[in-house]
Amino acid sequence: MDFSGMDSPTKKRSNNGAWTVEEDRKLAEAIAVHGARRWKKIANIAGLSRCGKSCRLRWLNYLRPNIKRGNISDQEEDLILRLHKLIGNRWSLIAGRLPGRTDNEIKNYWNSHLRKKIKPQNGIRNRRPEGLQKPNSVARTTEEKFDAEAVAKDVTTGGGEGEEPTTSFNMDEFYDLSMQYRSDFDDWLNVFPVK
DNA sequence: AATTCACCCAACCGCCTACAC
DNA sequence: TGTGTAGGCGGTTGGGTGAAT
Repeated sequence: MDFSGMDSPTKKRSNNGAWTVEEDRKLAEAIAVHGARRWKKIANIAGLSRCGKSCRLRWLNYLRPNIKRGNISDQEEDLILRLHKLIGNRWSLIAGRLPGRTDNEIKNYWNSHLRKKIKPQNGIRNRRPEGLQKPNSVARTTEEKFDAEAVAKDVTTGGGEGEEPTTSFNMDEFYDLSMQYRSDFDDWLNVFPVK
């Protein structure tokens, strides 16, 4: 049975390995034509022996327009620390407040740089605050959104510890990042021109 | 120069939720 | 309403690379 291009329960990590320039180009072309959705279809159209998930990850973490790589500033680091203190390991939410940064990059940065800086308090590490106990991704229910809003306001006002406010906060913006990179799509197409 | 170690980061895994049928 | 599938997320792994010995 051929499990290429789909999620196989027996799939090994080394199935595909690092993406090649050619694979990136095929994926970029397929997304340019069909949009960044229906990833399984994109994988098939592009003729890639990758699963949809893998294509999505590659796009979000590497190929997407306006990706910033490396050189995380002091301000960004401070915001990561502050957000993590309040909402825990919710990398996608944290990434949403850092334009151009991906959840994977922030997660890696945390694990390799910031975790060392944080001393465990009361023997508890990375514990989610009350109201944000759900382990999976963004808050989706009204209640969760309300709690997340309270947390985000806390962050932007310095966490109530006498710190200076950092940024203004807009709840809709916090959740709606869908248009974030749209304006640079044409520039990006020049990197991976459609045939 | 060769080997070992530590770190970084891209990619994969498994779980969960949303959605279509 | 129940079921299957796709998408999204955090956790984890393993290869590459540079520093230390």
